[in-house]
Amino acid sequence: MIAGQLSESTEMYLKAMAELGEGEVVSISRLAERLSVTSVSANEMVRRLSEQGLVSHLPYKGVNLTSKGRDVACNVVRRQRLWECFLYNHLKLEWAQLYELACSLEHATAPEVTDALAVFLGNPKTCPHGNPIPDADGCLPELNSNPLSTVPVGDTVRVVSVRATSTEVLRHLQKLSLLPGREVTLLEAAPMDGPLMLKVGDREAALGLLMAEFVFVEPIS
Amino acid sequence: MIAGQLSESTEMYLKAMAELGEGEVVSISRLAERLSVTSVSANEMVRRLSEQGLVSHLPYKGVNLTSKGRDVACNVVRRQRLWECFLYNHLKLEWAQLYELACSLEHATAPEVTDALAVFLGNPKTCPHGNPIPDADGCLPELNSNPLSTVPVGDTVRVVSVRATSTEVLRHLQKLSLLPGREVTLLEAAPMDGPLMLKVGDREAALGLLMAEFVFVEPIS
DNA sequence: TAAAATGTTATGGTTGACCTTATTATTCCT
DNA sequence: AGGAATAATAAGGTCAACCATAACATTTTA
Ligand SMILES: [Mn+2]
Ligand SMILES: [Mn+2]
Ligand SMILES: [Mn+2]
Ligand SMILES: [Mn+2]
Repeated sequence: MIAGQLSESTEMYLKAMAELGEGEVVSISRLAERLSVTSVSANEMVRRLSEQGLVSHLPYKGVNLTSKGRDVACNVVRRQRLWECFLYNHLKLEWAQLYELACSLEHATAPEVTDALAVFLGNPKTCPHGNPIPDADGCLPELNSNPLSTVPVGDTVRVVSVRATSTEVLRHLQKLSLLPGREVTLLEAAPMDGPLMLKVGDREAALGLLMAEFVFVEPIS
Repeated sequence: MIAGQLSESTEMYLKAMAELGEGEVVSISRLAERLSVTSVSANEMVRRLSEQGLVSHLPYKGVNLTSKGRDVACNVVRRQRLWECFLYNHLKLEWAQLYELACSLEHATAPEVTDALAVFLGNPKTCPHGNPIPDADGCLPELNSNPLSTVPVGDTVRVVSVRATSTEVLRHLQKLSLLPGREVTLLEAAPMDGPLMLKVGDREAALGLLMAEFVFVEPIS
């Protein structure tokens, strides 16, 4: 952790909130699940965060980043995604591992390093998963993409970004070639929340609904 | 901190021991001072470290890295110095800040990242301060250099490396051009532990004895 | 050899971030 | 409206890493 800064835990809570809901309120239980802590712990932490003015908590409704909290979160996301670019483009590390590897580095990165890294990388606009990189001040631009799980059967769409975080899930998506830029046709949605049958390139693939939530797509222009 | 690894604190204690004495015992008070903790805290921590088999403590004599502890320490030093190379050569960050900036990153660096970074940098042999970078397995090679404070008056020597860690001290050494590769002549050693008068390039410089401990030099071949 | 300096241990405390179990409050749904 | 599900609090605990103050042990040095 960089001197005089927020703790790693604090940064992770704020980042999780930014990743879970863009601006919307997030329930503490979703937060707890995402961070692998009990909901009691998440409640305690949210209290601390709101005492610091980083989040606002409406009991029984959910938590919300304050503008101060959103600034911090965007900054963490920026650091992470810049590191992902470096790890992928220059160190040639495994695509599926990038999130995890960068998730440690992000908390140990001083502002000087962040800025110099952005310059070194040529101020990239997105990370290797297709997610936008917030710029030095403001926050991330909104993309008009939707999860693959919401696409009607028969449509052909293009993968914009992948928002999974677990190396295991990312490895699986990679195996199915569900990578940014790919065209995908939704052939069938099996009943009872069964898997989506997809055509990716010239192969067919079956994708569980939960994983389909992570794959963001846009209509082909 | 990387999953399932030692804490940042543990790594810093081990690194401090490696930096303070190469193989020799180090007194707990020196350790405490270097890490800016009280000697009571350092004693407690040393107990924990020796329970983990990372150091051995001979009461009233000092602490010693075990071979397990030395392995860890070398690895931390390797990570740090590799990051220093990256921050200096690629991100063009300020020389005097490198130690501090890399000191955060070192604890957040997974083995995959360390290895790939070394390859990316072309397996450098030394950091920008002239200190050797341990290789992936073994430890650092011994250099035959001595602190500037031990050089006889009249000698001309070459700076091999600078072992200071504080940005402030490093900035000062940089201002005096006491950088690796530079030739230095010791003109005079003032009495009562007064400063050393040096000729560095075509300028004269006064250097306190304490800072002279950080500047390692070798005879000119 | 005795006093000074240095090193160690004992006690008791703090803080952040976790945990479990149990209870209470609110919201959602039938 | 009432029960189920969900959310929040309360109470008590753990663990790593720090702190201060005080007592005790050893080594150094005069
Ligand atoms: Mn992280
Ligand atoms: Mn990414
Ligand atoms: Mn460090
Ligand atoms: Mn260095």
